[in-house]
Amino acid sequence: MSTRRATITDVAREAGVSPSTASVVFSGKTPVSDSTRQRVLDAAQALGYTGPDPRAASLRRGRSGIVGVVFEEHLGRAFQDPVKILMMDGLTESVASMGAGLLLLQDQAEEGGGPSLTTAPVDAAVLVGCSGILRESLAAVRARGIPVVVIEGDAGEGVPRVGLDNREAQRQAASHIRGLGHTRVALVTLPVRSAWPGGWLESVDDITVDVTRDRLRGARDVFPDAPAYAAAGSLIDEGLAAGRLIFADPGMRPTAVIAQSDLLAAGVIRAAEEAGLQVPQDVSVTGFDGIVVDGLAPYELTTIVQPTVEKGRAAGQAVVAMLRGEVAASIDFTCEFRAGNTTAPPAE
Amino acid sequence: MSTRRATITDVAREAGVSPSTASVVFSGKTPVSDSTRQRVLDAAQALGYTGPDPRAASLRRGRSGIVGVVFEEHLGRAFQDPVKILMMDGLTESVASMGAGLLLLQDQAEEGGGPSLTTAPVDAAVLVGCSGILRESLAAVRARGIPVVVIEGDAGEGVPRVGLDNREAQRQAASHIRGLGHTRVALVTLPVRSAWPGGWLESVDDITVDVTRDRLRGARDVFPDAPAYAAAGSLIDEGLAAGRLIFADPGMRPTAVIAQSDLLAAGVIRAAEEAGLQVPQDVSVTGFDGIVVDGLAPYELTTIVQPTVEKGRAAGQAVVAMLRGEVAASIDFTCEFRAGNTTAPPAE
DNA sequence: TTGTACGCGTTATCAA
DNA sequence: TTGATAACGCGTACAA
Repeated sequence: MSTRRATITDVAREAGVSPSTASVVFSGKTPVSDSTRQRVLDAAQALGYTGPDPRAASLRRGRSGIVGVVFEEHLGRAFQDPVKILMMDGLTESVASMGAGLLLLQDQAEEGGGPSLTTAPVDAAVLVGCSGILRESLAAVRARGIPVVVIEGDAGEGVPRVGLDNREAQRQAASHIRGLGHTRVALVTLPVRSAWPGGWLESVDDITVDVTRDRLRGARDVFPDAPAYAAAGSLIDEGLAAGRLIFADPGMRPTAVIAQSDLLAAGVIRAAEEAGLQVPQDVSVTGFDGIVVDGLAPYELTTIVQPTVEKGRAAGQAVVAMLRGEVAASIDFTCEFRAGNTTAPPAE
Repeated sequence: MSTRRATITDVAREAGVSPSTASVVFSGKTPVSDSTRQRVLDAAQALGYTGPDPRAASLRRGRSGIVGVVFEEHLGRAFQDPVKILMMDGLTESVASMGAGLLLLQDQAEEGGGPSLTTAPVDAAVLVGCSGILRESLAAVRARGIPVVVIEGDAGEGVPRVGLDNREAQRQAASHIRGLGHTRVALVTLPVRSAWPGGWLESVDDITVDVTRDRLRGARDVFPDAPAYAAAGSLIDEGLAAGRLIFADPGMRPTAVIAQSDLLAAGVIRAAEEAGLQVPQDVSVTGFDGIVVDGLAPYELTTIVQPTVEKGRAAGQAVVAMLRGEVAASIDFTCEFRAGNTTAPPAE
């Protein structure tokens, strides 16, 4: 028994053909006579050869069929966010059409951790958000000519972005609230930076997360003085915690709460129920995302519907285009306001 | 301007050293004098060389630093399951310690889709469940000497498994229910096969999903005649739907419901509330998994706590061991019963 | 339809 | 501390 793995050369020799012929049998790029094919296949079988080595093939082709997806946060956290999941869904789909798969990467200091953008054999990369640390590796990757696309973030010059009209959309929801007659409004925002513990927001300048800042601005365009509680994450329980604080003082109660995500809104609704408030009679609540919140029935959130899946799909298509050598432009998606049964005029 | 990308050979020539020396500067495997290192680095800078090509490196090293994770279901579905997410968490962690990352793969027919186990440059593979289609590619991969581990499934001879004592654990929960005095019990199970639309379960023989079958058997060990509704997925809304059916006929109402997942249990609780039933006074509910169900407060589910993260971690460690050439044994984890406030003796 | 020849970019080994 | 050499395993012009 040889200790070495059989290669296509071995198979070719065994079958009595040239390596290139054997190669073609497996790739199917060129017609091969049935008899030759069979000989090659038999030889492969005999030698226990199970097809070309993907590593060698990818070196030769210059393509690995792998697209890296870089998250700023711990992967476990990222996957708790339905919006990111849906986005991944669209991304998976459009990237699969190219025959590629997704490699999970985390934007992190090395610390002996997993593969980085620079060491992984990726054909392209999709950044989900784009905070500080990444910048260096980003330069290296781009220098290598690897296409990069950013979703909801800014990676600087020449990196196509897939974005959202967060500010306008949130302004629209706020206008809806004002149109109903509300004046005492509280805001519940997404985290202002990674590892944010949650708390009342003092200054907009503290915010390093684009999405949070943009949506906050949209709300403040309409309600400049509305107090804002920044949650530690987009979770129902975080919204619940925020809601408890907001509804704690009966004298100060707002008549409407604008949340930056549907999950936060769901938590706020639950807090309102806890406090003996009826939604929407006593307090109106709006969300953001337009996802299906498992278990929220019978409420139908008044919210902003964003095209989550499409965002991922667009990023994938941009990547595919760039791999073809085309130039991909940034693309901005538009949200759509959807009235549900969680908003109403304030009680007199 | 040359249209070609600079290689390490170019850098070496520019720096006046041999390619191997230049290589060592980047890999750090061998000490290099400071002056030489600097010359190489300068040359790299001048040529716009940003480090070794991962594809070539992986061919040479025989390692890509990529571990494939294969799901039986659509990836979007898999990511909706908190148990899988947590498992991925543990897997990511242990695999990162080796400097590897995860490539998302789907157990599917080719259909021009993403990369398969056979075409992706993976060093190892982790199967999450193991149904039919995979088998063929599995053989090819194993023939190539790539380590494979299965979580909650059976991939046949010689493939180490990471499992759970599903049947015993579920039996324990059922015994708890019986110990409280319940006799009219309904079961809500996980899907019995992929693309299962949900419905009452006729025969245990219909079940192709190991987890579902094992847990069902555990419950039936105690309540042999309990009717079982098999949900379409592990979702709160699915539990809600099941609960509505179960509580529909006031005359037939069970006093306890044993659900195969916490999410299903959460839905059942909501259905009970809808039907005007108090939990646990009017109906007891048990779950399975021991995850934190976002928004379920103030309930604390009586449930079976399974070591989700550890399962993933163990799979990763098995993979790491196998890559070192060691033999990894199957490992079975044990669940732990946890009493919450959703079970109580039946009302008289 | 098949074979020849070569390069993809790196790194391990060993000798200097 | 540095350099020469030889793979790693494959795909693809191009010629036959």
